[in-house]
Amino acid sequence: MTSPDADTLPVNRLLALLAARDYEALRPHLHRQPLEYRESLYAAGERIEFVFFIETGVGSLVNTMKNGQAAEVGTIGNEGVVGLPLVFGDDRAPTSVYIQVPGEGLRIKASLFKRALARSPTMQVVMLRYAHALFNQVAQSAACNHFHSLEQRCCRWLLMTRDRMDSDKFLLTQEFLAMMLGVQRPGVSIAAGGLQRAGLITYKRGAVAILDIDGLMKRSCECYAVSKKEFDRLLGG
Amino acid sequence: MTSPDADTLPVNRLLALLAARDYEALRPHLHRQPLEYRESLYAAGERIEFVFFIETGVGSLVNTMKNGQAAEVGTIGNEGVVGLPLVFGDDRAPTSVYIQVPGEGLRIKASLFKRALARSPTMQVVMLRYAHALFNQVAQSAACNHFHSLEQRCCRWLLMTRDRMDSDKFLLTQEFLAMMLGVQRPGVSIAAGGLQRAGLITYKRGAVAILDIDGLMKRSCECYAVSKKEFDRLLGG
DNA sequence: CACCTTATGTGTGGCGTCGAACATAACGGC
DNA sequence: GCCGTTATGTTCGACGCCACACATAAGGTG
Repeated sequence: MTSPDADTLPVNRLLALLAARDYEALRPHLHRQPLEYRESLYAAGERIEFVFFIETGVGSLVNTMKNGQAAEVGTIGNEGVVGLPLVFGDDRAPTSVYIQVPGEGLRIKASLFKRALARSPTMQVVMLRYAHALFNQVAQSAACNHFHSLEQRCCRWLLMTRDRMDSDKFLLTQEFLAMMLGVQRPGVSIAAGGLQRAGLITYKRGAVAILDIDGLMKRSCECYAVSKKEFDRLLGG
Repeated sequence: MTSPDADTLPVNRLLALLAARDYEALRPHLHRQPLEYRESLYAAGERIEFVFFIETGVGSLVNTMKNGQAAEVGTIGNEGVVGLPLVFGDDRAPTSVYIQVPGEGLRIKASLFKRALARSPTMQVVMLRYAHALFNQVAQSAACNHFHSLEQRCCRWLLMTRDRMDSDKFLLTQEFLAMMLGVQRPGVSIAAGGLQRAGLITYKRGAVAILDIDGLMKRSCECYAVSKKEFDRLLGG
C-alpha cells in the first residue's frame, strides 16, 4: 500500500466531520497535491477521475456558455469536496471546477471514493449535508448574480475567499476575478480601485490583501452573510 | 389505511422511475391535491411538512432577498419532486417553492417519505439522480440570469413550462412572470408584446398560448436546450 | 540595460434594465 | 349598467455594465 499523505487529524473541514472509521477508510488513498492557479479539477461533460478535498486555496464551480462566457456559480474551499456529482451517483457534470486561488489538496480516485461512499451510510450523511449546503450556495448565487452590483459581488467574493484561506493575503488577478464574476476586466479594475481608495484592501499585480473586514461586509451584498450562516448551520460553526 | 389517490401507473415521471416495490411503498400515503396559483409548497427557513410529486402545473424554486426582491432559481414540474432538502437529510431550506402555473399533485407527509427513502437504496438512487438534475438546472440559471436578456429568458421559461404542462395553453400573468424572472413588470409587458407581434405566442389576461415552438427556441437562450438535454440524460428521454 | 509579457488604469458610446408614473382595457359583482 | 379590481400597454430619465480601444506600469528575461 502506498503511504498516505493525509494527516491523522484532517485539515479539510469535511473530512474532519467524518466518523473516525470513515476517515480511516479514505486515508490510505488520499494523496496530497498542489492546486495551481487556473488548474481544472474536472471539466464539463468529461468523466470525473478524481475527487479533491481542498486544504488551502479556492476552487470555483463554473458554468460556461457556448460562446465562451463563463460565470462562477459556487465556490469550494477547505470546507468541501470537489467531485460532488459522484455523491449524486453521476460521473460527469455540465459544470467545471477551476482553481482560482492556488493552494493544496488531497486527491482520491473517483472509483475508490465511490466504493467507500457506497459502503458507509454515515459518510453518505455527511456528503449529502455538504451537497445541500453547496446547492443552497448556488441558489444564492443565481439570485445574487442577477440583483447585486459588481462592487457588492467583489466584496462578497473577497470575504468568502478570506474565510477559506484563513489568511488576509492571497494571490488573485483582476483578470481572473472578472472572468469568475462574469464581467469585463475594466469593471473589476474600477471596483477594486474604489475599495483600495476606501482603505478596505490593497493589491499589486495579482496579490491581494484585505485590510478592513467590517468595511467589506458593509459594502458587500447580504449573500455573504446568508451563505456563511447556511454553511455553519449545515456543517457546524 | 386511507385509500390512496395515486394511480397504479404514476403520472409523475419521477415516481414512474421508481422500482415497483418502491412506488408501492409510497402509494398508500400519496394524496392528490390541487396546486393553486401562488400557493407555497414550502417556505424558506420553515420546517418542510409535506413532499409533493407534481402531476400538472409548475412550481418555482425561489430565492428571496431581505428587501423582498425574489428570483426564480429553478423550476419543478411533473418530472420532479418538491421537497428535495429531505433527500439531502435536511428538513428546511433557505429557498421557497411557489406554484406558478396551477395544476395537481400528490402529497405525502415528510416523515413517511423520509422513512421510505431511508429503507430503500434504490429509491435513494432515483432521488439523488433528480437532485443532480435540479442542481445543474440551478447552476445553469445562475449563469443565465446574469448573461441573458429578458426576452431570451421569457422564451426559455415559456418553453420549459410548455414541456411540463404537456399543453400549449396555460394560465400565467405577466405580473407573476416578472416576479419570477426578477424583473419589473413593464419589462415583461414589452417582451411579451414583441413575442405576440412576431406570432410566437398569444395571451390575454393571464392565459398564454404558445403558437410557434421553433420560433421561441430561436429567440430563447441556449439554457433551454442545455437544461432539457441534461434532464433527459439523467432521467431518461 | 532593453525588451517582452503580464497586470492595471482610463475613456467613449451604446444598450438594457431600473424605478416610477400614468393610461388603457378586461372581467366580476352588484 | 356601474364600479372596483385586476391585467396590460407605454412613457421618461437614470444608472450599470458592455464592448472596445488605448495608456500606463510592474515584473521577468536576455
